[in-house]
Amino acid sequence: MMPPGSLLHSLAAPEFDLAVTLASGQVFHWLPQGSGYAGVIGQTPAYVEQRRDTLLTTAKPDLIARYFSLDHPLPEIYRSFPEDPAMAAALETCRGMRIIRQPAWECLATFITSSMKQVAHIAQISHILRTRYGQPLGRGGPFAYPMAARLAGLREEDLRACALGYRAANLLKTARMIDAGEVDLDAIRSLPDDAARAELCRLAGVGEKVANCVLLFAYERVRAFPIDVWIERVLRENYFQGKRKVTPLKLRDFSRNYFGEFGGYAQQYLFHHARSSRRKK
DNA sequence: ACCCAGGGGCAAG
DNA sequence: CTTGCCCATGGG
Repeated sequence: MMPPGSLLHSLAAPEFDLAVTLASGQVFHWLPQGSGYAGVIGQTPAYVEQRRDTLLTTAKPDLIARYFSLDHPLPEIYRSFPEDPAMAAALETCRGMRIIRQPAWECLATFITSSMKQVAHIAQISHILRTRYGQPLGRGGPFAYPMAARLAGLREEDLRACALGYRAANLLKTARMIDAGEVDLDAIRSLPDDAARAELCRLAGVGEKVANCVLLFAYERVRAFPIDVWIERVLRENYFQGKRKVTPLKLRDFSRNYFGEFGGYAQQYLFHHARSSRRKK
């Protein structure tokens, strides 16, 4: 797509690890290219490459800095983490990982299609949706994520043909609700966390886990703590060892109280550490 | 509060 | 070639 032979902008990116950030299961559409990665930010194709504390990119530096949340106070965030062995190990693995600021619809739709799916398959679904229904951003790609209005006009079988399975009905229903203005993704931005979560949960295929992912990855709610099977395992093994009757409610309450004001960051570090260390075995 | 359908790729056996 | 496992939700 974007040969890094031409002019590359550069920007300072201290306390940042591009590779870890892109591998942490927040986004699924960036591909290794040359010495960096090629992807799309909203409607903008981008190539990004890291050299120590500097990023080289084809996109505008401001766009890159915002997307990768280079303004988040990482040292302060680390100081807010509870001091325990699990957090220490996660920090060791993931230092420099940042929460990406994703476009709300793209994030919402992607996580609706992610339920009970492995990362590889989520990436595959996203790719099919982009190439088939997204706007081409250059000659022969890349592609933007398809807009809600575009998906709203499809039939369920069209989406099933993109390997969505039972998720097709949910994505279609949600796309139509968004397109009809039944739920306003922009208005959610100004709601408090709990109200925003409740509003997201009105959408088809959106429960507490997906809603928390969207709050964390698209609405800058860095306290939101999505609990999936990986994180549930991490919590049980590290903080509830030997205890019986650890209900989902107990896990939720614990995660809200224990991890503090940057709980979402703590979650993402624990999540990625658990995944990367178990995959090696 | 549990129980289970649902869809399909991928890794392990 | 099978089987088990996946960043869940929603309805019973």
